[in-house]
This record gives sequence, C-alpha cells and structure tokens, in this order.
Amino acid sequence: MSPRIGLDLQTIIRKAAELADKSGLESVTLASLSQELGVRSPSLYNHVDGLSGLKEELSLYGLKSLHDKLLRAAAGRSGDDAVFAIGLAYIGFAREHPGLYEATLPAQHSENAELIRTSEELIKLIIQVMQLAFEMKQEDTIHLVRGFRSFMHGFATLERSGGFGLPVNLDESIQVVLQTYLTGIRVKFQSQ
Amino acid sequence: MSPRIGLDLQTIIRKAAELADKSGLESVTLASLSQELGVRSPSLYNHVDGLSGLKEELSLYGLKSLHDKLLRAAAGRSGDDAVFAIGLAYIGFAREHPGLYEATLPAQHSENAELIRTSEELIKLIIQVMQLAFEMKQEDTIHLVRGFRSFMHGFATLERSGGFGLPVNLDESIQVVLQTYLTGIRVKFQSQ
DNA sequence: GCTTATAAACTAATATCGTTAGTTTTATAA
DNA sequence: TTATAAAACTAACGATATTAGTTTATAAGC
Repeated sequence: MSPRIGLDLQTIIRKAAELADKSGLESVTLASLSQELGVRSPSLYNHVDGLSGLKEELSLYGLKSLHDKLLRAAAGRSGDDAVFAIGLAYIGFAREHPGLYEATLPAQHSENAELIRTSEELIKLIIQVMQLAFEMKQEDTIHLVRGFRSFMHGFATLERSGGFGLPVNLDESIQVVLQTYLTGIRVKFQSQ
Repeated sequence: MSPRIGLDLQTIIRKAAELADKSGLESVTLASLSQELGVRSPSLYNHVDGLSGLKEELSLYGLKSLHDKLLRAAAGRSGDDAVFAIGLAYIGFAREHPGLYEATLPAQHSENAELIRTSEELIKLIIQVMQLAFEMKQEDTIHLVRGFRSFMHGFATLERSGGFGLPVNLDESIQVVLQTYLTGIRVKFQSQ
C-alpha cells in the first residue's frame, strides 16, 4: 500500500521556504510552488491542506529553524554574552531567511497545537537566558523579555522593509541599543 | 467639464481604512471595497491605480495619521515625558487602527515620493524628541531612535498577532521597558 | 435653456488564483 | 501476477484583478 513517491512534505516545505526567501512570502502560491516542483497545483493537496495549510507548515518549519539557531547561539554562554548571542542570531536568521522569518509571525493566534508549542519554546529559551543573566522577579523578567523580543522583531522587520534610511551602520545600532538596554536592566533591577 | 460626483479619493480611502481596521488589511480587496461603496470594482480605477495604488494611498493616509498623533502627543512635553508620550501614542495608534497601521509598513521601499517624504517626517519627529531629551552625538541619537522605533513597532506587531501569551499586564511592560531603556541611555551617554 | 464635452460609472471579457470532484496511474503488498 | 491505495492528473467553478469599450450624467459654453 504505497504509490508514487515523487513528492513529500519536506521537499515541498523546503522549496516553499526557498521561494519565500528569494521572492518574498507573498509570492508563495500553490501555482508558483507547484510549477517549481514540476507538478500540477491540485497535487499539492495530497500533502498539504491548501494554501493556509502550507503557510502553517512553513511557519512551523521557520519557528523550529529559528529556535534551533538561538539554542546553538546560547550554548556555552551566559550573562550579557548570551543575550547578545541570541540577539545577533535572531537578526541573522531574519536576514538570511527573510521570507521564512516572515512566515513565522502569525504563529500565535493559530489553532495548530504544534505551532503554539514551538512558539512557546522559543519564548521559554529567551526567558531562561534572561533569567540566568539577571536575577530578578519573574514578572520583571517577562516585561524585559517582551522588550527584547519586540526590539529584535521590530529591528528585523524595519531593516528588511528599508525603514532605516540614514547612512549609519546597522550592526552598530544593534550593539548600541542592546548595550543600552542591558545597562538599564543592571542599574534599574540590580543596583540595590 | 465635470461629471458624476459620486465617489472621491477621500471617501474611498476612509472606507478602505475602516474595512482594514474591522476585518484586517488582507480583506481589503477591490471587490470588497467596491461592494462596500455601492459601486462596481472597475469604477475604482477612475480614482486609484489598481489594488497596489489603493494600498499606497492607504499607507500614506496611515502614515499621516500616525505622524499627526505623535505630533500632538509631543506638543508641550519634553525629556522623558515626551518620549513616553510618543511611545504610548504610537502603541495607541496601532491598537486603534490595526489594519491602517499594518498598511503603513511597506512604506519605505516604495517609489512614491510623497510616501517616502511622509515616512521621513515621522523619523525626524522622533529624532527631534530624542535629541532634545538627551544631548548626545547625532550618530548615537540615530542608533537610539532605531532602538525606540524597533521596540514600538515590534511590540505593536507582536501584541496584535497574539505573541504575548503570558498573563502579565501589557501596558506595564511598555512602561518598564521604556523606563529601562531611558535609564540605560542616561547612564551610558550622560554620566560623564 | 439647449447643446456638448468630459469624466465617472458601467458591462463584457480575460487571465490567474485556490479549491473541489472525479479519473488515471503506479508502486507496493498480497 | 494481481489487487489496492495513495499520488498525480484533468476538468470545472468561483473569486479575484485588470483591460477595453460603452453608456451616462454633470457642468460649461453658447
């Protein structure tokens, strides 16, 4: 009980990610993807639940890849060093995989349980790094992790959309802002 | 030399913004919008250059509205107070007009001159507030404004997409993060 | 007040999507 | 060798944006 083994989910998702990174997420359609795979678009329904299903799979793949990258970046590091490492890894991922990164965004208000779980794991990782770097009340950690994520996501998005027009080095901005934020944390939450 | 005066650009844009805020930007189509306006979709081409032209007009309208809101918020305030005011105004705008705010994003790498100009004015306003609040090198101001904008945009986006799941107050997060950031700026750039 | 020019709104038609239904094909299990 | 089941296919439909060409209503000129 097994038929033609032409396509499988992994092949489809990889090609979709490649297409998203090359031409933008909005250019990933069942039509363009099926053509790229040498197949007719209805054939994709054997592997994926329509376009929305494809986007969910892509989101999941992106979140797992991002989580994996942050995990590797944080390994063996601690304190400011670890925070910087995951921050740069985050921006790096968004730069290397702009389309795939974009696909990860609407992950949260999905119904897909695995998507929600993977999304939560990403947060947990960041919380752990921050909690180990700075000992403070759990609630404060959550506030500050929200700030960290917001900065990372906002920077990645604005950078990609060309929002930073001025001729000032972008990597330096990341350094300065993160350093400033961490200085604020140290002064405000660990001075007494 | 003047024909039927049923529609005009302003009516179209306002309705499009209303639709975007109510049902999401992706639900703004020439079909849905024309139906909402009691007109056939090709009629819109008399006022707007297709769907992409409509989106550009919407983006421009959103940027102007946002700029206006920040300007009012900053009027009569200075220092930390002014920075907090525009920060809260920014988040407030994104909360009140989620669809319109979303439309403002791809403003930068557009070719539309007025769109670029309006986008630059928004930056200039934030730079002015920050520069008056903290006296420092111009280049540092730009780094820190990038951080401020990134945080605002990231927070607004993640909040809307349901990215902050944990049961911790969101407004408090804004307060804590901004305070921490401003503390860092003061210590790092104005201590000596 | 009548005519006319002009811009707005229309109808008709096309191409491209996503999607569904039903058919054909082929690799594997029996 | 045969039967089964999953994959890939064709055909068709509805919705979309868009273009071309037609009709219509308003305002300007006489």
